Amino acid sequence: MSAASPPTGDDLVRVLATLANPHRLRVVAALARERAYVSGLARQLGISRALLQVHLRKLAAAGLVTARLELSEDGKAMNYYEVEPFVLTLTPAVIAAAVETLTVPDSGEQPGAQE
Amino acid sequence: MSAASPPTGDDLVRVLATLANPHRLRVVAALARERAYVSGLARQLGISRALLQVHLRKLAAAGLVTARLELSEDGKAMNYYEVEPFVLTLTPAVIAAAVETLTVPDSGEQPGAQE
DNA sequence: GACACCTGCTAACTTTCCTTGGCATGTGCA
DNA sequence: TGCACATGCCAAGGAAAGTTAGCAGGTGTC
Repeated sequence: MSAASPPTGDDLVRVLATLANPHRLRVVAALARERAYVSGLARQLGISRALLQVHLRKLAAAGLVTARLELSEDGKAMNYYEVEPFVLTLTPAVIAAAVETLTVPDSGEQPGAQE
Repeated sequence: MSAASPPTGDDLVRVLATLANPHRLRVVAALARERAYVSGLARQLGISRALLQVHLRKLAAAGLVTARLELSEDGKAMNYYEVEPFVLTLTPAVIAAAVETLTVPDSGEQPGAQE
């Protein structure tokens, strides 16, 4: 979802939950400037690799960043992340539309479900 | 923040965290159609009043909805909620700008803080 | 008075998220 | 061989969020 495509309810919740975190916002901001590999980005942000990796995984799961494995000149495997050029506009109307496709947590999973 | 004013980092996190919840999205969607009072809205959404009240409070704290206490014809106190016409556009660039004003959780609170 | 409707609050439980530390893998270079 | 760099994973504790149940108050009507 890199454009202003109307998000489904579940996708919207996932993206919002992913973005609702200072560390992950910093990661997106850093990658918006230029792509980076895990260890370097961890140093740049001043957080541990393990922590960064968890956040990167969530961002990737939400489709906000993508990973690309490359080999550096000296033969080391570098996992470069870059941000996805998403555009998400949030208004009450957009939310009302997305809610139509919200999955009920427990019962079923039919896309056309509503009450 | 009812317009596309550049959000501060902390505000952005707060709004995103508030919106990242199915119940709260449903509340916003319902209030986008028409304003409602607590008990009626709870019935409409099929959730308990206590639960709805918690979510309404969070939405109000984030500035997404507002409350207005009124008296019905038969003299009962009704707390009507209505949605705030917010417009929030999310892109990597917007996030990068917001991150500049992110508060560090522990150390200080200076806006110009960096590492 | 009993009932139905409205409002709010708190305590307590459950679940999820965040974070750290350690361990394992691989590479190239002195 | 040992060090420095890269990658990943898993377990465990602490913190925060979500949810329920129960309590309190108010009004008007039968």
